[in-house]
Amino acid sequence: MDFHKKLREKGLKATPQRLLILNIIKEGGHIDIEDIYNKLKKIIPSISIATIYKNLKLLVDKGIIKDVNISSFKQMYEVNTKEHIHLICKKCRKIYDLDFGEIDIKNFIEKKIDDKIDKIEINVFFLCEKCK
Amino acid sequence: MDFHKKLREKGLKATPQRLLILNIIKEGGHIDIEDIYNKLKKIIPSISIATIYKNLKLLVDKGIIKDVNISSFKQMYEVNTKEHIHLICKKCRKIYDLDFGEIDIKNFIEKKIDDKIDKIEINVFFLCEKCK
DNA sequence: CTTATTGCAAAGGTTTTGCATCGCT
DNA sequence: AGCGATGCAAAACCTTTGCAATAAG
Repeated sequence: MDFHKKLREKGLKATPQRLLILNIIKEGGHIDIEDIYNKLKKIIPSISIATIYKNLKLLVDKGIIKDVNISSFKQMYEVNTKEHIHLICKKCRKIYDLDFGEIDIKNFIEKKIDDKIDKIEINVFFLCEKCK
Repeated sequence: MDFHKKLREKGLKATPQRLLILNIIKEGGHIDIEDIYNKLKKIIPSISIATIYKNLKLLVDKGIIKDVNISSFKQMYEVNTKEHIHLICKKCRKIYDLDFGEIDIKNFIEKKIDDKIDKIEINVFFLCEKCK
């Protein structure tokens, strides 16, 4: 995952702030603005929250990251990889990713609605093994 | 859909404000706070936005309404009926509901993850007939 | 060197809170 | 009559904006 290259391909400058934001999101898996800001402040204490807001919006627009919307959670971000399902434990609130490849759900729904799907968001709430 | 009864069953008072909020959400299908406020102001000009915030939170807690989270949309609300899929036209942004009954998707995913699902949110982005 | 990006501070918007009053049951 | 709900105004919180200074390419 060469973020520097990815940014340049989209015509964006690869600033330290941007690269750090991307790495923090990647490490966090699913992370919200506040957590990104707190982690970044430890590395660049002068970082401005405005820089983070601006970058998150820009990175979503350029398709480098995705925003994650799950009811009862704050807005979160994830690095844009393959489409996947979010499995959310209703008890510990940990979020697990499950690849679409493993389950051909997009295809399944396309057949059902007899139309082409552009994008699909699936959030499944369950009780994870640890919490059982 | 007797909202008065539903509220009393949950131990809530059936105030005019509350009943109107519920009816506005029902009519709107999927509606955000701002739109609820504007519609309500025409009926009760003295309505306070705080009342709406308090009620929406309460009604979600009590399971009378559901919050709808779709990326790039504002937080919206809908009356809690059956579980369903949201089909969202990427062009006109109209939201269509599709019953789970019609497509046995919950079952499909439960089999795939070999576990029981509590709740599932599915948002599908497509191009509706009118926009084609 | 040029132009995008950053950090700051202020503005703008949204949501919550506390409290006195009101009204459903 | 009692207690929950409302409306108000202030506070708290969150996000955006404009701009001068900075740094990436």
